[in-house]
Amino acid sequence: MTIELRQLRYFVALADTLHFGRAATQLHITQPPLSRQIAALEDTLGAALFVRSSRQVELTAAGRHFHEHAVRVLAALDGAVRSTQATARGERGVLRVGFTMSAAWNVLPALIRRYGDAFPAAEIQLSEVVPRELDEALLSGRADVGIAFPWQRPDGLEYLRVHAEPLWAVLPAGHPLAAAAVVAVGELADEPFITFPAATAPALHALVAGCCREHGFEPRIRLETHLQQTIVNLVAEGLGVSLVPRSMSRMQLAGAVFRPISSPRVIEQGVIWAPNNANPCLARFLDCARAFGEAMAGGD
Amino acid sequence: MTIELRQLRYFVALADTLHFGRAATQLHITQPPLSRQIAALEDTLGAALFVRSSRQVELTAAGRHFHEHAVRVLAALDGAVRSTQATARGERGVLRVGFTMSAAWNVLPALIRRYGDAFPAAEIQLSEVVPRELDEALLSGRADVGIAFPWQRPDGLEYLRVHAEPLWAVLPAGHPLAAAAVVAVGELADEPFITFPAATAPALHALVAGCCREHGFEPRIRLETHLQQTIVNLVAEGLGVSLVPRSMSRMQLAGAVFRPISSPRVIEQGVIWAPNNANPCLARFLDCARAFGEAMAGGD
DNA sequence: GTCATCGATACGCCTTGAGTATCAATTAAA
DNA sequence: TTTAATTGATACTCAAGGCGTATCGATGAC
Repeated sequence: MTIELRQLRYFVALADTLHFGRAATQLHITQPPLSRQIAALEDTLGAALFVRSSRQVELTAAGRHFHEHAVRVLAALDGAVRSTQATARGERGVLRVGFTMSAAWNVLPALIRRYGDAFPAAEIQLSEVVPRELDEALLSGRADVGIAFPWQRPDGLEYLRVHAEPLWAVLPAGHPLAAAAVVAVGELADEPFITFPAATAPALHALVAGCCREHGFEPRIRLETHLQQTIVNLVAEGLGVSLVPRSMSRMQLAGAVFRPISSPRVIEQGVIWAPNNANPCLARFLDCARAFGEAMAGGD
Repeated sequence: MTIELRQLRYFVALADTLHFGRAATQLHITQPPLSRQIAALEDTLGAALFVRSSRQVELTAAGRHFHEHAVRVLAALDGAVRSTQATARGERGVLRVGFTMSAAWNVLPALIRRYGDAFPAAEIQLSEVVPRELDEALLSGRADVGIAFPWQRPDGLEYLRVHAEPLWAVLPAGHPLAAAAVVAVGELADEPFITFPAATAPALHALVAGCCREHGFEPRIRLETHLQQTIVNLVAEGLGVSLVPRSMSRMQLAGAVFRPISSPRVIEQGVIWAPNNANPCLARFLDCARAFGEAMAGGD
């Protein structure tokens, strides 16, 4: 004979009420099956749990001891069921986020905060990767979702735009072109450029380079860094000019001036994932990403 | 639908093997009922626990999570069963021992040590009581067993002799009677006595007084103390004489001399308990007490 | 002494779990 | 490409076991 949960539930009800009739009512059964299950439990344990007289029921020492543990076992199982359901819904678990520093600087903190607030029981594992590694990490399952620019992405990966904004020119404050309301890209042909490295930010690098080529020149690159804040700092020091996402103008750095450009270019950031990834947390994160994207689009 | 332990056991077996056929064999059932029970479990949880293809079975995130907890729940229940059985056998639990200091000085430490060694999982609660309170404590269930002299005990209490030894006289080393191999009790008539208080050691007090009266005198009591070691100390200081259990002679106190007496009196100590006490630890303690009593009788 | 309460027992019904046979899907081998 | 083997799911049947009704026996209360 083996113990069943029914017997534990019946036992706990009886131990709580110490009355077969009332315990049975509480369990939505009649008294005889309760008597039988308790007897079967005692038989399985090989120990008396109750002392019954036809006038009162009380626990034995073994019964008191078993009661403590039975309550804990039932509570543990209940907790396991709840947390498993939460895991299945993606409300808890582990989400591995891969990001490229150049792409994630703007979106990552806000999106992670939103997700973390919505699902505090989910564990987020962030890891910085270079763009070409991101695809492989997502396809192999080493990462669940990436935050990146929409670079040439291989089959088997989905992309969702979360944020988009125009490129603006950033110039030293004393620069002649800073006087104009709009910067004509062609006039930057002779300026030294401070850009993103092609290796770690191919999309942004290609966008800037493409914009220049369209105006008939190849940008003369003096410095490269994948930290956008550093680019602005270097421009403010008078070391060159650059094209950066407009939102960088929030930096309000003395010595750097932001201006829209004559031929608008939009740079976007989004999330990338493998649709066959079964991690339930991914679905919840994508919900957040969609809502975040809509909020950004609406608020822009 | 409610979860049953059968489903947990089946689930753990399947999660361990990741193969319906082998898990079923291991569970001593066939494969179809295993499939059905797992499906029922998933249905109850409202979450998929396995991803099945006809070629391989693997756990989902929720399945891995549930597996951890299911293993713990089953282990907890197993532990609860074992410890409950141990409790029923009296191998663990709480045993409340009441003792009178005058009676327990000799038997208590050895008996408690023997019991504690035999049942290390049992908790022993010692409390000193005066003799008249011991009976009441045992009858009311406030104590499980007492260690005492066999005083007039009320109905409803059982007594088992554990130790018995003769009373010997203890005299100051320079006392004239100390020269004799055996002390005639009648010659102590004029000596000041150091005795046990009648209130806290009625049996011992009555035994000494009765012995004196049989020899035609009432002992002249100079000092009373219920600590037998103190009695010997006071005798060694020359403050009087006393009749004490022979084993006190082990004290080897300079200035005190022990001698057998002309009319031997036996003082015994034993354990007292209420036979309707259902504490399983009591039965094990009484086993120890019996064995201890036989060992003492045999070694004496 | 009678009646009420309460847990145990007897008996019948029916739910449900297990076994057999088989299907459907996938993969390996010919 | 076809065939065979493996594996989990499903259909059907049987039987064990859980539950409900009726009743018993013991214990207290009035």
